[in-house]
Amino acid sequence: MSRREQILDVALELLERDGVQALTMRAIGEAVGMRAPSLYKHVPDKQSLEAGLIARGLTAQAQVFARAKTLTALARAYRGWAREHPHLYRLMTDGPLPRDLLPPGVEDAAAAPLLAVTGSVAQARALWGLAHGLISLELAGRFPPGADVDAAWRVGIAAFTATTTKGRTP
Amino acid sequence: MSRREQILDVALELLERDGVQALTMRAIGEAVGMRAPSLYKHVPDKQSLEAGLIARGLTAQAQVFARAKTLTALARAYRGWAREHPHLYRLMTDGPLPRDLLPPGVEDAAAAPLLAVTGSVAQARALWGLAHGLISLELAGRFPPGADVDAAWRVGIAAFTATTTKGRTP
DNA sequence: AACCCTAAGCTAACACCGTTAGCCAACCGC
DNA sequence: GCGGTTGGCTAACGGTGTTAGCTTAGGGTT
Repeated sequence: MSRREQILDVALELLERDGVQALTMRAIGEAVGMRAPSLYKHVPDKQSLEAGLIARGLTAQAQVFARAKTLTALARAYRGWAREHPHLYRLMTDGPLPRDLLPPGVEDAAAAPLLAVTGSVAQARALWGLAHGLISLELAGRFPPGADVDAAWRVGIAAFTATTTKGRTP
Repeated sequence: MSRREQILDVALELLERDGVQALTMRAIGEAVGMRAPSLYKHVPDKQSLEAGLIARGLTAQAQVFARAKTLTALARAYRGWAREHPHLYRLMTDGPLPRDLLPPGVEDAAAAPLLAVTGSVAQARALWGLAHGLISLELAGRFPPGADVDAAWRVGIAAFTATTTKGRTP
């Protein structure tokens, strides 16, 4: 295992455990057993390190989402993944995608299941917007305490299933 | 005009013009004509200053959204406001709402039009999720360049109008 | 075997961030 | 006139990402 991958490993662990504000070059260095400046012998800068984490998240998503064959199952999988990896999910979705730092195809791989489960690109994007919006508001603590988030998901998914499967049911 | 409001004024201008990474205590101080530490004579800390900006954003949203009488008009207004104030919108939606630092009622005021235009709280939250998700992905540059974001909005809104206005049309 | 070059660690330091401590001048009420 | 509050200042602290420059170990070539 290359040193870079080892650094990404401990950075991911650090991020998932303690959140994005704990993802510090010095903290990563300590966890990997070196001083912060030495990290720069293996990683050009922090942005590229974060891009590596984002790439891992996208491929992990692609694997999980591919198992969901229906719109409802995919929505459940999407929410579930985000709740299992809240800090990574936020790192992945806050800020623009560093596409030039990502291995090619990884973005499409994560998006493919959405396309498979809806009828068109526009429908896939709208569903993505719904799912991302709901989970993003949930993770950011924007809903009032005690809000019935499940009900919002049910309503949203119902609206989409009514539309996207119309006339396509076998 | 109190000094605090003046500080909020220039902070808001700074944020909307140069983005959140330019919203620095030193930069605010310079723009308002004093050194950064002197700001603390008028504002307890940066978090409260940001809460002031968020409160302004919420009341501005409440005023604009209240004019939208249909679901479609509200969605258009929501997207339009966010695109006119992208940095403020992101400041308002990234991170949890500092409810204890906000004037009471301002959160509800901004949310009320969503409730008025849908049938239930769950529908309002689902629609909010859709709108927030789409604009958030758009502002973060997550859609591929050249993506037809308008089409995604049309599809999403269509899904919701089909559901929420069912049986309620006059 | 002697040499050199590269890889990979280190410390010191820089510029910037939010924030605190402590000082000082101006102004206001008595 | 005088004391206290208000509102500015500088200096500084601990934190961030990052760079410069040094050192040491290891491997390859002659």
